[in-house]
Amino acid sequence: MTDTDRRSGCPINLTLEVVGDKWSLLVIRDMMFGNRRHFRELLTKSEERISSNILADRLKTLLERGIVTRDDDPSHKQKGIYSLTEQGIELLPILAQMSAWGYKYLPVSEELGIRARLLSEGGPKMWAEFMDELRETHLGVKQRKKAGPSAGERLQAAYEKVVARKKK
Amino acid sequence: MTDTDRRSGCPINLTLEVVGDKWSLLVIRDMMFGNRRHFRELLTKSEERISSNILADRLKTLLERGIVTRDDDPSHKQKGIYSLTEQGIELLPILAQMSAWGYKYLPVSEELGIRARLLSEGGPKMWAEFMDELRETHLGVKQRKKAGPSAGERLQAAYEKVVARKKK
DNA sequence: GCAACCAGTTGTATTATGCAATCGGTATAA
DNA sequence: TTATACCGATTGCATAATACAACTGGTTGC
Repeated sequence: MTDTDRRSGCPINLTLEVVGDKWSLLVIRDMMFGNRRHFRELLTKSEERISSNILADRLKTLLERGIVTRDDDPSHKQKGIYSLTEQGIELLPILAQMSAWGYKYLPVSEELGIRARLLSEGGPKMWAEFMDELRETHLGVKQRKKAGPSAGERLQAAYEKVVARKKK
Repeated sequence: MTDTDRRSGCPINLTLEVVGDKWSLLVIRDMMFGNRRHFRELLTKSEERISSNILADRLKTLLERGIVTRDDDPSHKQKGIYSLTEQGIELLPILAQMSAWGYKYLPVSEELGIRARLLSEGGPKMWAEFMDELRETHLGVKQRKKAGPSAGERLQAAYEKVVARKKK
């Protein structure tokens, strides 16, 4: 984002200029909720079938804007590991609110809706817990271990339960 | 949105397909925080100078998707009054979170940042109060009158105070 | 009657996105 | 060693979204 294409100094507008395109927030969603960290994972394991050129471009832009970082994967010379930055992690409340709104008003599929429901019911407290978990996996910040399954684990377990039930 | 261009049943994706373009949320922002209700107001009184054809298209789309409604203005045969629906009003938490994130991480202008700060500090309680106020102005739902200035009035007063100070 | 205002529309240029094929390089297993 | 699958992209081309300026037909107030 240069000064020339900045439309205004409004915080909502500025946020939209960073993540307001059709794909950025979906890539971030997959990194957060699906723990996709490699190019190939983001490319093939998302519901929406993003094109490789779009994904490459979005990752580059998100890198430039400080939403994600990229490190070499020691296990494979070509692989890179993408991580969310603190700023990227703090996009979670936006995604959570979008998720809640979509769940309430749009034809959400059952298996993808369950996460939206849990996240909405959990509220800001659960979001904070999940963000702490993301700080651990993406930033390497050690957290105090809490009792029971983590927020991410609870979301994942609920999702898998619905998938298993629907399969029958 | 037809079935064919629906990318997935994910609530975040579905929400993005409704308001995930470059302009929709800015139009909704102006209706909420700037009380812009007519085409001409939305066209000329926004910071970002939307084009008239884009605005016309966005309003049409938002109408179709049930985010806004349009009524004739009794004071002028050509004027229409656009109002937010309940679904539109409930986009406020998304805007509030975007506002908070932008305020924290992007070069927000002082006069536009003050609203972001108040909205963020006010939290979900203030958002609920503001949404009630929007229900009154946009849906005609009578609310119990509370003591002191309303949430919208407080935001507006803070904004005007900064503008007045910067003018000197 | 006329200027200012009103909600859009039209035409055209530019930019973003979408899709399929492909690239040079890397790991893996026979 | 060679074949195969995988890896992160890149290229070329088609279509869709956005941007900008000019304009339309109608309304309002003086």
